[in-house]
Amino acid sequence: MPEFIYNNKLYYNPVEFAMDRIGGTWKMPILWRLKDKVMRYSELKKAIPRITHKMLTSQLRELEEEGFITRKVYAVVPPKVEYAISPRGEKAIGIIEAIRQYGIELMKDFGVDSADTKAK
Amino acid sequence: MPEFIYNNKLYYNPVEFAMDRIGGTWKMPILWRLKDKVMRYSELKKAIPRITHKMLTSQLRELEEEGFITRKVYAVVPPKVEYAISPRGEKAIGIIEAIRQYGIELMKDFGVDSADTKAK
DNA sequence: CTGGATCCGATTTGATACTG
DNA sequence: CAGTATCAAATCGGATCCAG
Repeated sequence: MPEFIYNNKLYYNPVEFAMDRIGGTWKMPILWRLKDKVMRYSELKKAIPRITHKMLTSQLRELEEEGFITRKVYAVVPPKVEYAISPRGEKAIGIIEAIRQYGIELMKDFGVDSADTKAK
Repeated sequence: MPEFIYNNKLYYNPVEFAMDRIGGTWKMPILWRLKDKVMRYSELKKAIPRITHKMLTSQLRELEEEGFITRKVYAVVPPKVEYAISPRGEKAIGIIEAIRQYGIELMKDFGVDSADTKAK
């Protein structure tokens, strides 16, 4: 069993390390949306409607600090800030796609249908 | 963007659904250890030393309730309980392996080495 | 040996107000 | 438009005790 320290935190395996970088409720959805286009803060906010302002901001900060996305500020009024995926972020897209496929299979296995909500 | 309800919780995408099933700090490590062998509670506890009693039991319960593992109780004194991976759990092993590989790549990318701890 | 229950502190998240 | 700060609510996790 590997065991290592990163950023003052003790990790026990690579899975835990990876999930700490791109896991959580919002990071993968954010990266996924930046997959093939640059987006402004407000566009991301609209694209992920239920995320709160605080969570979107904090998750973007963390993704930026760890090099998965880049942040470009335009010196205009009102402010314009564009977020784009970085090479490191692009490497994450593959595993996100894999998890996504697994999730779809799992949903079938559980008999969950994405039409359920609309049906309500 | 798909959107559906499972177990009274609203999900926005398959990734979130999958991570709610097998995510968190301990579920993948548990499934991973049951990959190719049946294990007793105490064996799991030893194999994942830093997990607490409370977390191990609660995570085993959830994995069992959602069909990723099976639980077999022997009517003996003292009690003997064996946990084994189920077909649904076996399907999870593939994605865990993929995440593991990604995690290893990510660690290299970050310059993290599993020898760090031992070096200390 | 296995596991449930309780207490409690720590961490996370949401709502809201404020700023250039 | 984008972002920060603050407070409160909710969730999570660890330690501990009891039980068959």
